[in-house]
Amino acid sequence: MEPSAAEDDATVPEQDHRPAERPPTGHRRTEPRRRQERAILRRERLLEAAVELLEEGGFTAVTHRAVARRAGVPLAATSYYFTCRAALLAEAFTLLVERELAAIRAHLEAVPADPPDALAEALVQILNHDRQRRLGLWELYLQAGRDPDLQRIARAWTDGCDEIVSWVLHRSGHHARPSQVRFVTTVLSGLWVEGIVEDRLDARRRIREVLTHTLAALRAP
Amino acid sequence: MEPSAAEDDATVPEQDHRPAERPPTGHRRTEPRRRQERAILRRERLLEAAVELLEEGGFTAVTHRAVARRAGVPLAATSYYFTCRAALLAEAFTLLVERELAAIRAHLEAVPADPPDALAEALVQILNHDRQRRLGLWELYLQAGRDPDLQRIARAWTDGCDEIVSWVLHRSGHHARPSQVRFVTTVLSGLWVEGIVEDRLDARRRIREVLTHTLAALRAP
Amino acid sequence: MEPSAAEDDATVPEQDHRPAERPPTGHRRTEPRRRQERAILRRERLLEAAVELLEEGGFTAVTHRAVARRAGVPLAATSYYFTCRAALLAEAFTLLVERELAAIRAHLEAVPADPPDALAEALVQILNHDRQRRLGLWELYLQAGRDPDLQRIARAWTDGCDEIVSWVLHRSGHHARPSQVRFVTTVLSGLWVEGIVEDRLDARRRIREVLTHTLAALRAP
Amino acid sequence: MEPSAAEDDATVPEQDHRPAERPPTGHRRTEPRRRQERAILRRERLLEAAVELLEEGGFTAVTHRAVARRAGVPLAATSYYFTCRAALLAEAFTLLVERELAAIRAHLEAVPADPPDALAEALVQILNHDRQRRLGLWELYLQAGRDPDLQRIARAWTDGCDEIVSWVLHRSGHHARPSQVRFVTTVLSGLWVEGIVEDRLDARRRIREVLTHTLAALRAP
DNA sequence: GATGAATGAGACTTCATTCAT
DNA sequence: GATGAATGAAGTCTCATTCAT
Repeated sequence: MEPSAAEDDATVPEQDHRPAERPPTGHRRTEPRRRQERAILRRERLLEAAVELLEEGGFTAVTHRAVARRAGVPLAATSYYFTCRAALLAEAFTLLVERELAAIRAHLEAVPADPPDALAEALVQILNHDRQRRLGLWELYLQAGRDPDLQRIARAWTDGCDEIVSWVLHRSGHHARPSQVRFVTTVLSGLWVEGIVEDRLDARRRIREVLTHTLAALRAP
Repeated sequence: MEPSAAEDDATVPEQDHRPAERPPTGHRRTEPRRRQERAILRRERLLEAAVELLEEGGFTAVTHRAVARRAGVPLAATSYYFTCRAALLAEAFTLLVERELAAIRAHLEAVPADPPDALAEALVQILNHDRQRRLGLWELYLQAGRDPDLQRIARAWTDGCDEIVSWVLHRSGHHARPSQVRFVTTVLSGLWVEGIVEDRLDARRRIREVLTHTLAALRAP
Repeated sequence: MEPSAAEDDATVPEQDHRPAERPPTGHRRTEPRRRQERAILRRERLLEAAVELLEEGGFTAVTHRAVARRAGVPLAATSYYFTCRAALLAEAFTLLVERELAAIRAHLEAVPADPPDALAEALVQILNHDRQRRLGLWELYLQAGRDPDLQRIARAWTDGCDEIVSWVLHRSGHHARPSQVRFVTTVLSGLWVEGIVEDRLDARRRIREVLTHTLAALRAP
Repeated sequence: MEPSAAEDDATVPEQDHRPAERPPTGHRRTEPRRRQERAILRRERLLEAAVELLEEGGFTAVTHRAVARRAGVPLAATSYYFTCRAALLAEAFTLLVERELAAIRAHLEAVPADPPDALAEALVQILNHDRQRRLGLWELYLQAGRDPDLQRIARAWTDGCDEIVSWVLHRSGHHARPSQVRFVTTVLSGLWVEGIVEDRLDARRRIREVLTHTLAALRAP
């Protein structure tokens, strides 16, 4: 295969066809906006591709080449839209965190606050759902231990979790102090990372047990 | 190529010194052991180098080249002693887990069981100590999520932690059920990974708070 | 690394000479074609180098390094223009087959059809000419026995030979049935491979004898 | 896996056990012979392994490592029993040629001479049988084009074929002249190499057709 | 005699990034 | 603005062969 067959399919047509397709009104104004739109779209597509690859193959799978191919974009575009690989990863991490937090919030909003059992079940589902995505998220999270830029985002993740925990506890009538919120988030982190990595058969039971003890701690004086 | 100069420095001396060290009885029998010893030593040196690099630069820093250079050994030696990079990493992971568990055990054995405050302080120290090493350990731990070979070792890590937790609790008079042990280990995992990655200023206070809540849970009915 | 000096010698001149050659009309349009041309040229040079090496040293001599060095191109260029070594070899095989068939056709067209002796002499020359090139061709031909991609090309070679044989026979007044054409091609294959490999002193006589018997078979009822 | 696990299984026991197992008669004479026997056996085993690998994976698959592993022998033994890879291949070629010729002879001896159709069928079977082995044989045959040592053996192969052809023709009442024998052998070579490489569906029919024409040539004046 | 240890050379391939156009 | 071309650096791994024991 030629080195860049896939990329050509995606890009060359756009370039060559557009001048001819332009509406005869001759609005020059619309052209730049078009371009800008395309640029934004491309950026998003690249980011999306990076996230996908991260989830599928982990940190090392996110290469310029792979991202470009996945996004259907010429190789050099990755360097054009992102200053370097690290920047791309940082944005991907941000996106991943945002999505994850939103997904969790949405999941919990759909669950009634009253029966604690329903909450437990919801958490089990959250913690067990889509192992690949979590792997990617946690891989970047850990990478943040070596990279100050990522660390900022890692903290945003933890803070977001705190916020959600706080809201859930409040909704259930618990007037949780910050340290209690932190405690719960920490427990969840532990559960998460263990669950993702070890992939044990009795994962569900383990989660439930830990949650039971956690709630017991919250009720303690 | 480039490392050829360095490796000679490391190996030739051993070879040259030996004749002088040989006992005058002239037992030829001891000779084969020498070679074998040197080989074992080399293997260990390579492993050590891999562990160091892992701690310093993370997963991707453990390359054949880097390991060989660090160990003062020709490049091809890495492939001679370890069938592939993955095998090297797996052994490094095992070593890291063993050491870490041993270090924690040693640390805790030196702490009196009675005053819970002393225990808390010990944990703070364990969790805060040698951030680099932990980063390496947890990076491999997470990598186990994608690699079944590593997963086995990851579980050994968690199981080892369970064992230590169980012993500590028992020593303190807690008759902890397995699920409680698991709970504590999970909390510690959460603390660990958060602490390593986020590197917050108030880490010590956070750890103490979480431990307080954890102990409260254990005392709860 | 080492070839970096050589490749500059090969490429920089082209770049530097061009500005002088550019037509004074100053058409920017021509520029992109320049680059593309250079790329095509490079590809051809690489292929040419591969063919040469194949002829000289056989299958195993066609390495990325050797090809790059021979073509006066950086090592990575071989991977840029050909996805893998197999692809390079496949293209080299194709090229070799095409050239060989063309050369044979040209050779035979220059020979009068009438005196059968002239034809025999032409065949002797074809079969004896440029032993190295044939060695490369037949080595790849045989390799096709293990590689389906090459097999396609191997058949093209045989089919091309059939076609030529058919044309020659027709030109000489023989109305050869397909099975007869195949027979002749097979005989030629046998002659070829034997002649190339064994390199006997009486090669010429052997070829003539076999051809005599072959023609006898064609005249048989 | 450790670099030499397989080899140890095969060799260490032999070395260590023998002194204890030696019969008490104390015949020192038998020991050297034992050793020699073992050496011969090993040599054969290595050769056998080389032949197998050649058939399975072709020329490039015959590496010291692969041969040693296949033979269940320490890596260095390959260099100990054969001066170099080329020597090993040369012997393998010889062995392959001998076996092949013997197999063909055996096959043809079992076929009645009279009905020409039976002979044709036998040839079809010979030419179609065990494609892998033939590939290895012909690969070495072609390699002989570049290696004078192998060329000697290649000629032995052709001469052996001549001999067989001569015998078969004679048995069938044909009083074939040498040039006719050579013609037939050449045709067979062509058939062989084409058949092995191209692996076409109508191979059987093609072979039969070519044989028909070949026999026609022999009957011609 | 036999072999584990060792290694320089080199295999193929990928990568991030730059640059001229 | 976008991108094909380009490449130095480095990646993992295999190989034939030597040598000390």
